[in-house]
Amino acid sequence: MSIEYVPVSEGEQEEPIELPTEEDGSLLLSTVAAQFAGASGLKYRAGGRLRGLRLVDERLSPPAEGWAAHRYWCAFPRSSPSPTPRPRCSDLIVLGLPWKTGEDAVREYFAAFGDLLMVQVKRDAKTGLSKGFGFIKFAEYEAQLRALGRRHMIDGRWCDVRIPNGKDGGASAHRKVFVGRCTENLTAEDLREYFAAFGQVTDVFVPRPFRAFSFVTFLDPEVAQSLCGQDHIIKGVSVNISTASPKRERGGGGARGSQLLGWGLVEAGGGAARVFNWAGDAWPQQPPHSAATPHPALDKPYLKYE
DNA sequence: GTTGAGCGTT
Repeated sequence: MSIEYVPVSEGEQEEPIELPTEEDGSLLLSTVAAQFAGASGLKYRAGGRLRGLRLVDERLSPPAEGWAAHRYWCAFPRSSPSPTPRPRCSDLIVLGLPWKTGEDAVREYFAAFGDLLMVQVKRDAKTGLSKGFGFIKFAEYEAQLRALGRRHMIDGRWCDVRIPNGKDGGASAHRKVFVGRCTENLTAEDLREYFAAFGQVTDVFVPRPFRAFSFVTFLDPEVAQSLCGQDHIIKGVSVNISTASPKRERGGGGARGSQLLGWGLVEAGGGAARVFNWAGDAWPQQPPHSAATPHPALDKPYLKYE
């Protein structure tokens, strides 16, 4: 038997593509799938009825009357009830809320990103004063993606939306990379813009004062992992990317005493001036909440900056 | 000058 060409289309209405048979007169399913990805068989119309082609060992057999008597189109697997289980929304933490901002304002702000299932502003149990952070949950994952993809100006302050620690099985470690050999002119915005080409960036951390490294967190852990070990040139600077090791798992003591900035540091005096010596970048590492806008309950002196 | 701020009374 010689090779002949069989007209096959994706659906009954579409334009056919002619596919070659094998020497034995069969048509390989792989030949069909090469043109129609995911096809699982072929069917045709015989009289008024639909008929399916016999398929054995990946070979489609012609109908008794031969290939030329019909034209054929593809059968596809019945789409499973949940073809691609969409990622589910998680609670999101909103950091850096102004003290005055309550649930209503948070809800009103984030409603622009999508329907909200939950809004919380965390408050001190005794005083009822805001702790400066809260939690939200969207109904749609797309809304969550939109909110994670940028920073947020709420009641006059830049706020960050992140996937909370502890949820997500602590997977944030796998979503984050350490960017070494940074120079001082590499801003958080530069990094976000550069790394966005590899996948959605959910967080950029650039220590202040300058420390020659940064952290970039991606939505997809595979993106983060794929970058590890590489050198990249950003704005002419060759940076090195490696895994972000958990905060505490690194030895050495040194300047570790100043971990708890914030209220306590204010009264520490000496080093404070340097600590608050940030520059106004586009992706500002905002001044510590308490120093920039003292909590109304704070009656202690705090360090002002200009 | 290569490892980070802050994380939920249920």
